[in-house]
Formats: sequence, structure tokens, C-alpha cells
Amino acid sequence: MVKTLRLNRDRVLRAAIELADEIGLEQLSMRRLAQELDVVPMALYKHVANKDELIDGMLDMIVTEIDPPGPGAEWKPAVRQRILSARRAMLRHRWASRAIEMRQAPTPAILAYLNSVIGILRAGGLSANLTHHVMHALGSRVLGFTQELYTPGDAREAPDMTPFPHVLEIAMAAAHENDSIVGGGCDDQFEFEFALDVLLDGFERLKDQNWTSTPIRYG
Amino acid sequence: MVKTLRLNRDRVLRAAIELADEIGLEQLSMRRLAQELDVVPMALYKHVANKDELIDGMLDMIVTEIDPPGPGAEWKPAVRQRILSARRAMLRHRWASRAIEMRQAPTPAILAYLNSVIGILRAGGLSANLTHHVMHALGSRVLGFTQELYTPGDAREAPDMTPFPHVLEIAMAAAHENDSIVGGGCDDQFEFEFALDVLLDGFERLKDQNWTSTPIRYG
DNA sequence: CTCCAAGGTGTACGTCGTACACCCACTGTG
DNA sequence: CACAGTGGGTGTACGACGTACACCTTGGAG
Repeated sequence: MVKTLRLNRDRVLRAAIELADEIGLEQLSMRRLAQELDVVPMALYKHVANKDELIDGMLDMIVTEIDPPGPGAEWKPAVRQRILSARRAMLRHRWASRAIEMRQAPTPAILAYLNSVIGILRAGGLSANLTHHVMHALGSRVLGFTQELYTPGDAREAPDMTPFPHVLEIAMAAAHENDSIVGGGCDDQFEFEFALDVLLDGFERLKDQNWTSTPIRYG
Repeated sequence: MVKTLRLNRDRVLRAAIELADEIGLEQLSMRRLAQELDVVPMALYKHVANKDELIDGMLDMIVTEIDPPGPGAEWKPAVRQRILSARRAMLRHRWASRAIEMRQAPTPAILAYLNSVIGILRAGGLSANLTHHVMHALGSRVLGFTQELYTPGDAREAPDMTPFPHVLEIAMAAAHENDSIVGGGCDDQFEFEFALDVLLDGFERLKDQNWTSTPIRYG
């Protein structure tokens, strides 16, 4: 029997991420994680302060998976690429977005990422003022995710939709569009890029007209 | 001693909403709610299937607080007004957005609300195809909220921000902008309307140029 | 060899959601 | 008036959960 290596923070975080990938964030418990590591629950607390701090650590590890910014390019494609890379990281770990929603303060890694995105915008010529509003407008989208209101693909055993004819029509439109997909769900990637581009184009237009939220003071 | 009235679903839901308003969603437990109603925990289960169903009921009640659509107007101001009304409802119950994020399927009341918004867009001349993408792009914003990455106003005892100069600069810009507010936090309402207008303007432009995601088939 | 700290263990407490059996007070029926 | 039935509040209990606290073990430094 191979006696597994000593525990350390890194091993704990990696195991937690892997476990969350498998069973989901809500099923992840300290006890389950300890069991996965062949260790008693309390052993984890020698490496992690508590569950919240564990999740913070997991998130930091995920966020550092995001590709670094490429070499000089226009701000719009640069930001676009960065955000789509973040999205790929989030798709690799579907629980991550929910975890970010749960935490209240951004972790250092998230701050570093935000800092770099802001840097791209500023270097691209957007004013500090506009950049500020842009970051708010992007919201969680800057990290590659948005919360959808309807879980896609649950068309089976859907409740009666006849009271909501407009919803039905829209759903049908989506189903027709990409009938290549058997389930008829939406193309999430397309929807994400669509919204992102609407926003980025809007930001560009505001930049070009020197938009600012603060009235210009003369004198 | 006044013997309080019999319990019923409505009283349970109202008490739950009031309690969540006071102590927050994460502090709301079946036991705490029962105590508030001078009743034993299990009594609640005669009126509510389980905690998830309780939250669904609370949400349905909140969503029906949203103002009905006003009389005929342009689609853009009509949708704008509807969404800002939803936002007001969400601000009255700060826990609601988190609750919606937690649920997986939209409740009937939410479906009805979405249906009405879609109806406004369709009546305004947007194609079913464009409307579909518009609804996705709005995401949770259609219900009046977005998840912010940074809890605003926590400037006190902030961690060291010197590693993130761009973040700092943006935060300073925000503080300068509305120095009327002592804390220097962002004007959330402004940020919300800013992002909403960027999106709505973008949608209008796409509508005007008959944008569609499906290639037009000839013949 | 000895000592000490880092790290794994065992037990225990207080919380949670909720299954299940109970019982009681009311109501409609004869 | 008797009585059964049922809707609704009660009590107990179980198996999760996070984690405080005291304990023990081990491996490397001196």
C-alpha cells in the first residue's frame, strides 16, 4: 500500500478543484474532500483556515489559469480575447462562477486580472472615467460568465408554456436557428460573444465621442 | 394572550420575505422562520414542500411586485421602465437576486414577466431572432440586477492596493466623480442605467440594420 | 539521543433540513 | 347528539454539515 504523500495547501486545493469539477460546488464538503484525500476532516484545517478560505484558494488557482494578455493589439480585440480566455477557464470549472458570486471580496488573483483588463482599456485610450463605467457594465462578464435565468436544454418535461406564448416563440426561434444540435438548446458561446460585442461596440462609440459622465467644468 | 391566526401559505411566505429582508437569505432557516411564526419547525411543511419551494414562493411574490407595463410607448423606454421597476423590487429585497441565482428553473411569475418583456420587444418590431439574443444579452439584468465583483463601499481596511495601480486609479476616478457621497462609493443606479442604455442602444442599432444571426436563404 | 513543532486524529457541539408518527380540534353526516 | 375523518400543529429523531479543542505521532535539527 502506497502511503500517499504528506498533505499541503496545494494538494488540498487541487483535490478540492477536481472534486468540485466532479460533484459540483454544493456537494463539496470538508468531510467529502477529506475522504477523497484519505484523511480525517480536521486534517484539512492545518492547511486551510476554513471552508470560505478554501474556496478563495480554489478560485485563485482557477483565475491564474486565464491566459496572460497577448502582445500589443487594439484594445477591443485584446479585451475580447482576455475575456474569452476567462470564459474558457470558467467553462472548465462550471462551479467557479457560482463560487465567485458567493464570495464578497475579490481575491488577489481576481484583482490582478481586473487590474490587467483595466490596463488594456486605459492603454487603448479610454479615460479613467469611462473605463470605470465600462468595468461596471461588464460586471461578471469580464470574468467570462453571466448568470442565465433559464437552465438551457431542459426542454424535456417543460411545464405548460401556453400561458407564455412570447417565451415559446423565442425558444422556437432558437431551436430553428441551430437545428444541428439535436437538443435544440441555445449556442451559449454565440450568446456570450453577441452580448460582449454589443457592449464593446457601445464602449468604442462612447470613446470616439469623448463621452464622460462628469460634466466638463470651464474656467 | 392573542392566539395568532392559523397558518397558511401566504402568511408563511410573507413572514419569510420579511425575515429575509431583516436577517438576509443565508441566515434564513426553517427553524428561525418557524420561531418567528410561534410555531414548531415542522408545521411549515404543511404549507410548503421544502425550503427550495419556500424560496420559489418568496420569489414569485417579489416578482409580482414589479409594475405592470405602462400604456403604449416606444419599445426602448417601455423596456427600460419595466427593467428599472424590476430593479426597484430587487432593491427592496436585497436577497432576491442571490435567491434567483440559486434556483435553476424560472418560477411561473418570472416566466410571466419575461414573457411580457419579450412581448414589448416583439411589438416594437424586433424579430424573434434578434429578441432571442437580446434576452440572453440582458441576462439577469432584465430582472434588475447584476452581480458586482467587488462589494462597494468596503474601502475601509482595504488590502494593499499598490500591486493593482489601475484598479486604484479607477476607484479614485469614481471617488472624485461623486464626492457628494461621503463614503465615495459608486452610484450603483447610474452604473446600472449606463450599462442598460449601452445595451439597449446597441439593440436598436441592430434592429435598424435588420441584423440577424441566421444567414438569409435565397430561393 | 533528545526535543519540538508541524501535522494528522478523535471526540464533541451546535447548526441545518426534514422523515415519520402522533394527536388534537374541527367539520360534515347520520 | 354521536362519530368518523381530515387538515394542521407537535415531538422526536436522523444524518448531514462546519469546526473548536485536546490529543498523539512523527520526522528532522541540535
